[in-house]
Amino acid sequence: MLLMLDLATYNTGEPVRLRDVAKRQQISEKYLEQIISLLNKAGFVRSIRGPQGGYMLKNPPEQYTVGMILRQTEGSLAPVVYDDANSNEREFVTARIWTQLEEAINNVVDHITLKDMLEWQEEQINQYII
Amino acid sequence: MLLMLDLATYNTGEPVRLRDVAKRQQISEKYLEQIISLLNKAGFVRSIRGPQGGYMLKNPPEQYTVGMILRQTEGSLAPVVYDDANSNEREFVTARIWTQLEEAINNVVDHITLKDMLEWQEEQINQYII
DNA sequence: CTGTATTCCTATTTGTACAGTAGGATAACT
DNA sequence: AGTTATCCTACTGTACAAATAGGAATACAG
Repeated sequence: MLLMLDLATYNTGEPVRLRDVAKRQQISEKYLEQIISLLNKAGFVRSIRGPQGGYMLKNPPEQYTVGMILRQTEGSLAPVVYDDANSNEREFVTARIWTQLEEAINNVVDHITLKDMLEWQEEQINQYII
Repeated sequence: MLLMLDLATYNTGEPVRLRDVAKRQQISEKYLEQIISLLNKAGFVRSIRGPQGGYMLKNPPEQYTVGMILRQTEGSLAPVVYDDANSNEREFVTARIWTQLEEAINNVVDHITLKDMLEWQEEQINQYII
């Protein structure tokens, strides 16, 4: 999440190196490699190898929802993965709760875009200027 | 959760033994002991020791929300525990997302009561009669 | 065409929260 | 007194995300 927000923040047309993201977000570069690999395979970013390489968002920030990103990087967003093989009388009632929760969660994350987050970041910075 | 639902289902005025709950819900009795201990300390159930002992709901099922129960048995319901000590510029934006998620989750679980779950259980049983 | 910077790939380790196990102490009913 | 159940606390197992590690592949720059 912080990775994509960082790419959105530095979305100037020039590729962004993971080393720089790692430094800014205080996350290990090696760990970022694994996250971005998922985002790359999902087609969310464009990668450029070699010197002056790095990553860029493929689309403008308003086209990425938090849900899209989290589903790639964290798998399903359900608090409990509902396993149909185990669907029996006993779990029917709890399954209904998990479904409602999943809907509520998706409803939140699918309505927040990277652009929203950029704006929040702006607000926060303005706070300090006062 | 299944434990409280079981107590609600067999809420006849007679105490319910953990051994029976364990058999019905296919959960180890020893594990149930630890869960019910939390619910007991929270004042949700009444315990009766010795032969013919067991547990009973202290209040009628409509007075227990899923949220109340889960908060006792699973701690905070937030997907990420927001640590004020780590609250810095970097995490401000993500914290805002977690807050929205937490609100959405609470809104779901605080509006489902054990009574609702009992009714769902009924519906499910009726399904098979047709 | 060679050196270097960067992404790319895969295997391993670590941390941690939840689930489950274990053994015995305490209380109360018959 | 003996049995049945709760009560208490410590330990073990497990699954998953977070993090680490080492090196292969690619492409730019000189």
